[in-house]
Amino acid sequence: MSLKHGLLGILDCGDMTGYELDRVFRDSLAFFWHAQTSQIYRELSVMEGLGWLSSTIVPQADRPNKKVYSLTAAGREELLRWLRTDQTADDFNTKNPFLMRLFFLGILPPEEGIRTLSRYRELCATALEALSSEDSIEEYRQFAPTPACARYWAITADFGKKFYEMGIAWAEESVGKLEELIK
Amino acid sequence: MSLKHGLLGILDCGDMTGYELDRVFRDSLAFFWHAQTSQIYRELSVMEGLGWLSSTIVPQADRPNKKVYSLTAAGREELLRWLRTDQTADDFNTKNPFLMRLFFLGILPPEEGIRTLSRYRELCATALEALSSEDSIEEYRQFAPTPACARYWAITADFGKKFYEMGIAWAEESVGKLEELIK
DNA sequence: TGGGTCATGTAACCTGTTACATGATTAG
DNA sequence: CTAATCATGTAACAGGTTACATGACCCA
Repeated sequence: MSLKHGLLGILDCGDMTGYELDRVFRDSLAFFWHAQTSQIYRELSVMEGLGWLSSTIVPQADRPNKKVYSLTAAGREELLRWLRTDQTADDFNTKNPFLMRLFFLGILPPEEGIRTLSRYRELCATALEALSSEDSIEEYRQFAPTPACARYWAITADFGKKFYEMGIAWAEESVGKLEELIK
Repeated sequence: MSLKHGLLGILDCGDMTGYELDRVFRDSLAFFWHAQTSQIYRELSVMEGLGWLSSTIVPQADRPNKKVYSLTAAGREELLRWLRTDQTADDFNTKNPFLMRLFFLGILPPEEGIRTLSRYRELCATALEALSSEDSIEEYRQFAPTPACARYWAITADFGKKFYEMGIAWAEESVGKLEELIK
């Protein structure tokens, strides 16, 4: 149920089109939630059917018309209900395809493991740079409906940074271990 | 496609029943992959249909009969194919429901944020202990088909430990930041 | 003239979750 | 006596992915 609630949360910062919501996910939430464009549009129409959102079509010259969504009272209530619900069980419901593959990589020759971990290191480094030099969450501070919201955005981004730093250190250390075995 | 391949990977260590595969997921892979019992049974029969697995029913006195699955040649080929495939895109396809909720928690009073982060800290501490004092991956070393496999298991577990340690440090720091705002 | 951005979607499919059903044995 | 473990599943649903479709405008 998380994408729907993520969309509610963003719409609480102001009315938006599906296209703009998609950009928010790509630009600033991607490090903890990858959403497909098609899914965003689908969820939005489901949510409108549930009465959580209302929409207005805004005609534009030069560009395709926009369908702007707004939170309804029921939508805001649902957002608050979700935020207040204990989600302990869901919070640790992880699925990490990278670790799943790595777990079995001993079946292949050690060079494969070194390659996989080195590439992971690179990906972490790139992601860390993107999160730090941003474009991303810090710049969105201006859109925060309250200063408290911006504070949580920073805490979330901080998790991302620490996560990538940890990933880099772990990958380097692990590559080291595997290289020793080849010698 | 990861659960199917995870099951292939485990079955490469030896024949097993759905029930035993379920226990392996619960006991030692849970920190990177939570699988439902019902899904495991369903995927196993799909995989048998694909020709990746074969099964034998082993009658037991005193206990319900067992259905023991084995990798077929086609199944092992699929496992190798999957391991050799570049999965860069999938590796960073994250979905973190905890961060999704936290991101919007500024809407609620700060006490809620402190409670949420403190509980997260506790969950990390519990998970870290479980991973360290284990029961889990280290003890499974004996089941590794090759020593290389056990090495990757340890590298994966090390990721888990570092992840939880990072989570604890981050949660403590963040609670500190939020507490300052209340005073 | 070719690729990028703006803008919105549908259809089919795959993956994951929840709730339920059954029934024997064993340990506290 | 009651809860846990052993053991296997089905049905319905929710959530996520992939592939495709359309079409105008703008910049190099």
